[in-house]
Amino acid sequence: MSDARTAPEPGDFDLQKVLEALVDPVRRSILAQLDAAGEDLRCGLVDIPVSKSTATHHFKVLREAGLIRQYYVGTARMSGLRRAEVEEAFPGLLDIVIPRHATVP
Amino acid sequence: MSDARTAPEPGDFDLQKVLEALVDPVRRSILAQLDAAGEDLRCGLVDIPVSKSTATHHFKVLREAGLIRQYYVGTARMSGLRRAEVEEAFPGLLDIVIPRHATVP
DNA sequence: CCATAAGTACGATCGCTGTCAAACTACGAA
DNA sequence: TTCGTAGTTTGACAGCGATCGTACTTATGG
Repeated sequence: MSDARTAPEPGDFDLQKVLEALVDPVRRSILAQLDAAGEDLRCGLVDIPVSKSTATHHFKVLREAGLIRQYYVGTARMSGLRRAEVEEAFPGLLDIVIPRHATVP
Repeated sequence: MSDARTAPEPGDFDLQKVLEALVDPVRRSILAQLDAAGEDLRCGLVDIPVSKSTATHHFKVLREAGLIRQYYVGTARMSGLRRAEVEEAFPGLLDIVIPRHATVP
């Protein structure tokens, strides 16, 4: 289920998995960056202080929780926030969990 | 800080601590039961499948995250959901995280 | 005053998860 | 074809957190 190349099926969110995904600050940072970008990003363009393999792990957790979608473009792995789907399943959650107004001067 | 007998200071919620508190199903169950009760409960009246010492631990985590208040009445330790404060800090979060339509037996 | 009840504190255990390095695969360019 | 880039897989390891039993504290009731 939820193969590396497929986006997760919409609608079947598991609250437990979602919370487990959100509890890690690195993963919330990924979500925040995807959100701020406004478009899908290559993994490599997301700035997180961990190794490549750890990054792969975090993206996998987010994908399996249904929070992001992923697909390949050549050798690049694109990731995008599933904002609408998440918002529908858990209204308000993203606003709580993602630091958006953090206008760092 | 946040002594065993005092309720946590209002307003200073730490998102990380809140999420860590919410990620455990036992703790979400506690919140759900406090919410359903509509009034403060003795620890002993909250039904969770763990030992007394583990229960104490869970209540402590919830209190330090600011999600519940606790105080003594004789030897009984009363706990109550800080619904208003949590709702103000994280609008919608409790509705997402607490199974309310689930008629918990 | 003593016994019981309600929680707390303290170690100890144990599984899970975040982490990394190294080896591997897949694609694109030269 | 060969090389380099992008990401995955696979093990291994370390630390954290959920759990428990036992001992302790404190208040209520007889």
